[in-house]
Amino acid sequence: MVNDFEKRFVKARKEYIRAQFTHLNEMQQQAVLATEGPLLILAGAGSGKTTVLINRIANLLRYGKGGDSEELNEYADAAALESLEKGDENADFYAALDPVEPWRILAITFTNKAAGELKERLERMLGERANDIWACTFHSACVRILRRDAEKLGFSTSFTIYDTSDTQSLVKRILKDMELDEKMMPPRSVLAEISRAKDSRIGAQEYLSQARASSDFRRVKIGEIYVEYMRRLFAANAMDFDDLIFFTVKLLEENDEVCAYWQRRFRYVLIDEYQDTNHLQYLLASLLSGGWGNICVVGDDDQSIYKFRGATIENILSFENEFKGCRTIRLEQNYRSTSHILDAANAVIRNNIGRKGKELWTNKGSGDLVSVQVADNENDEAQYVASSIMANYGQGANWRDHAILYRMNAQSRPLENAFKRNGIPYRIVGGTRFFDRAEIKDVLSYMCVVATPEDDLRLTRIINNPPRGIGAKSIETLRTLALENNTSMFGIAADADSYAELRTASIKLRLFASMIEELRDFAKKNSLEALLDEILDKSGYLRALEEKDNEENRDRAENVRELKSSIVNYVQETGDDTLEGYLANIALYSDLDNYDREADAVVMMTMHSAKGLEFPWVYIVGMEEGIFPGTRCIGEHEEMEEERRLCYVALTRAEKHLELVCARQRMLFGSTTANRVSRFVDEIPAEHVKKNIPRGYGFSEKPRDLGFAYKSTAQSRHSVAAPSAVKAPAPAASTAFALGDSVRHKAFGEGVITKMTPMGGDYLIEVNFEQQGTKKLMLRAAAAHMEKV
DNA sequence: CGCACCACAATTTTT
DNA sequence: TTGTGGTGCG
Repeated sequence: MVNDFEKRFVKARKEYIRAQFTHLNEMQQQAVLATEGPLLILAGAGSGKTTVLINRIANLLRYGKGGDSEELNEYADAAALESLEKGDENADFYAALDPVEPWRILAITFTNKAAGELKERLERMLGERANDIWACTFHSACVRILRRDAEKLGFSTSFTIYDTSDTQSLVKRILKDMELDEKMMPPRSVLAEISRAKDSRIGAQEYLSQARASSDFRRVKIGEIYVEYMRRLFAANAMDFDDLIFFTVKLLEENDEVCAYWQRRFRYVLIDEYQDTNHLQYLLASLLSGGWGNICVVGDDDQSIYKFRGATIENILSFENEFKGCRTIRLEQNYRSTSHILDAANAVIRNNIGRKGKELWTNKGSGDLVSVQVADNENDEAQYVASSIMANYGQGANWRDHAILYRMNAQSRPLENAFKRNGIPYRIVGGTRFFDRAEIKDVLSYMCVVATPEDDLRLTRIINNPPRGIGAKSIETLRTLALENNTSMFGIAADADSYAELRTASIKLRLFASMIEELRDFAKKNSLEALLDEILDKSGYLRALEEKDNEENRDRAENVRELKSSIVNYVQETGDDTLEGYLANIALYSDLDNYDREADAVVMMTMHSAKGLEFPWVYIVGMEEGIFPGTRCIGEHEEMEEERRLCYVALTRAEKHLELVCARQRMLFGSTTANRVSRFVDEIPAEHVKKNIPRGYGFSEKPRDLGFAYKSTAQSRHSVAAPSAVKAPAPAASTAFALGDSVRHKAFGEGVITKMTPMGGDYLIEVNFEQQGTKKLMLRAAAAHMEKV
């Protein structure tokens, strides 16, 4: 039975600690202070969850469980109580109860970028100590755990990581060797099936036996591929993304002392974006937090948009059942958007059934209406967005305050063209990663082979690149021999003389093998940077690029140089100069990590990539049935709900202005379609919308016969912005503006036309602006925003 | 062996 | 529309 003093002390302590977080709202404070036991934070979009996470960690470091415990510490006497009640300079000391060492905190996020931001904000708030907090992704946490004990799983601690394109090629290779048709067994779906199996913790052998028992031919084949896939990965001392988690779980479950070590270590485990975790990640989380039982997850079921990748909303929905004594806190106040935008988003997501239910609110005021705009075609759409952004820029907005979101990467091209011809700086996030470019993959493959010569996949990529006279035939023979002798292709190549089948190629093979051996020696004694130079030189890769001098190869050489600065950068930032460290880092790197929010440029990306970001102006393009929602989701209830969540995510990116744009007619993948306006637009109540839709194009209305009206796109191409003077073909355009004209541009200010070059029925002009410097513009587009002075 | 040409298919993808 | 992979020729 606690006495009055104890009660009073605990109350004073809790109040004192709470008082340190009054800059947060009531719910946020609760989330920060509920440190002990399982906690589920349902955090709506823009509800300040990162702020909560950071303050929560700060609270843990400063006061430990002081704010959430009935226990007293050893100094709890009358003087301490008085100090707490007054809140004097000693109160901090008395309020602390088991303050946590930073290295006992594990904060898991989904992207490197989110992890980086978390670290940065923690460091700003807590200083040096923040560096010892493990703020990382699931995957990088697993790499760190596995680097210590991979040997217990039979891997070497210098294991490498296969990224998506590596695993694709590996499966393709296996399909070929097993004489299976890629049409019947698309590598993508095979990999998806393997991934699903791993998520359910079904190993290759087990999967195969199950498949055989079910006597489903397709599953048996996939099982055989799975077994072979794992065998080859293991032989190459490599893991794929799922393996990192799969094997970490295995390691922890099968090795009590290892498990105990990590469980003892991590007193507090925090997981962000919990709605995007899969089953395996849930298991890992519960294993790691199993020692102290302090697991805090933050998520939003309405923002779950990666179900197609195995994420399961179940993890959130059943969290309260899985973790007994769990507390749940909802963060529903939104600090990001004005209320028309927020109400629009709320209205759309309300159409989903099977969600926890949550209504965001704001006290920011109503702000602008959501604008809906219909363009004639995809080029008009792009030009409309470009014109609108230029108008904003002309009124003092920054380029970087604008984001354009679309459903798929293929939609970026017309936008890119429009931005180019209007001279608007832009950047595209997503698409092909820098590290996925062929030349980068080549050079990295050299590095991988130097690290692990047994890696047949990477070896195959480079053994005849640049050409060394080792042809497809020799490579096949190598592969067969390696299989027969139960060794790697490198092993055979190094010992090529011993095999009669290789007589013609043996010299070249041994030359290649000894080059790799020399590079391995070199790697042991030199820095990463030096190793890269040595590889480029000794392999002749760079020389081959330079010998055939064309634009493409110059680009490639440039990229290779960029790779070098990436290495220098990595070594500088992490202090790690090891080959395997760098290679792992690269595999876990995404294009989003490249996105620099400071650079003043309009940014375009898919709605998926936009998750977690926010912008004053957001344009969502392609708001059409068949695009968004996509054809594949129409009629599929579950998928439509995921699509709607994606829409919710997209809408809630906007802070002040939100524009939804669609086109009556769109050319995509080479063919033209006429789509109705997206149902999501119709789901927004009229009072939040400023519509500019001609009659006959609403989702609920029948599509109108387009007839000949929109056949001639050339006529209407620039009709949104261009005045009639420039609608005429090129010669007429030259009459409106001429070389040497002084002009005033809506966005760029005053300038002089310094150059005019005819180009495809239009003119490429160069204008020397007083403020912005020289810009290259297409005359037709520019004329709409320019006048002579 | 390397290159040129043609058919083919093509959501979304934090790791 | 673009990128990829397979085939056939020099």
